[in-house]
Amino acid sequence: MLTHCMAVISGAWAANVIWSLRAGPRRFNELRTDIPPISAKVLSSRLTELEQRGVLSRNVRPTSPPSVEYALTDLGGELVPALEAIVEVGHRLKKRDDG
Amino acid sequence: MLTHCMAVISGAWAANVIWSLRAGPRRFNELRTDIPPISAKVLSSRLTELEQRGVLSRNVRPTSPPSVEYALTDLGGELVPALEAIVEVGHRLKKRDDG
DNA sequence: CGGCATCCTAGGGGATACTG
DNA sequence: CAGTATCCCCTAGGATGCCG
Repeated sequence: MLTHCMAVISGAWAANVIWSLRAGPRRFNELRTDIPPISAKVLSSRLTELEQRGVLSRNVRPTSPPSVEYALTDLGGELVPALEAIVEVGHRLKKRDDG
Repeated sequence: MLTHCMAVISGAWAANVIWSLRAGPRRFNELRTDIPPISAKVLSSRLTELEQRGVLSRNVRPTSPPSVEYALTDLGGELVPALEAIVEVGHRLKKRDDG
C-alpha cells in the first residue's frame, strides 16, 4: 500500500520533476536544465510515467519549432507540500549530522 | 538538495520501516513480519542507515533472549505526516486510475 | 525541439547459510 | 533473537545516436 503510493515519487528524479514543476509549467528542455544530471531518456520515461499516473499533464503546442509543456495536475500539486515537508526534515537531519 | 533529502526515504523499504514504526517501537523480527517481502540483510542495512541519519534510534535491551527495539526519533516522526500525505494522494491517484 | 531505440554498467537488493 | 557474510541477478539509469 505505502509501497504502491511511494512508487509515484520514487524512481530517480520523479521527485525532482514534481519539484521543478511546482512553480508552473515547464518545457522538456527546461526540465533538463533544471535537473542537470538527468539524461533525456530517463526524463522522458519519468515524464511518461508521471503523466499516466495522473500526476502531471502534457500539452503539445503546435508552434514552430514544436514545444511541449508539462504541468502538475491538481493531484500532482498536492504532492508538493509533502515533498516540502520531507525537504524540511532533510535539512534538519543534515544540520544535525554536520553540527 | 531535494535529491539529498529524498535519499532519506528512498532506498527500498525505508519508507515502510518509518511507516511501521509510526505507531511505536518495534523489534527486528516484528519489522520483518510487518514488511513481509523484505530480506534480513536489507532490513538490517536500512535500519543502520536510518539510525545514522538520525531518523530512528536503536535500543538494545539485555534480556534473554536479547531484544532490540527500534523507534522513530523526533525528527523521524516528522516524516510521518509527509508520508501520510503521499499515501493520501496515492490513494486518489489510484481511484482515478480505476474509476 | 522533443524524444524513442540501442547498448552497457553499477549497485541495490534477494536467497541462503552461518554466528553470537 | 538479531544480525553478518557471500554470491548472484536484475533493472534503473547513463551515453550515444537517430528520427519527426
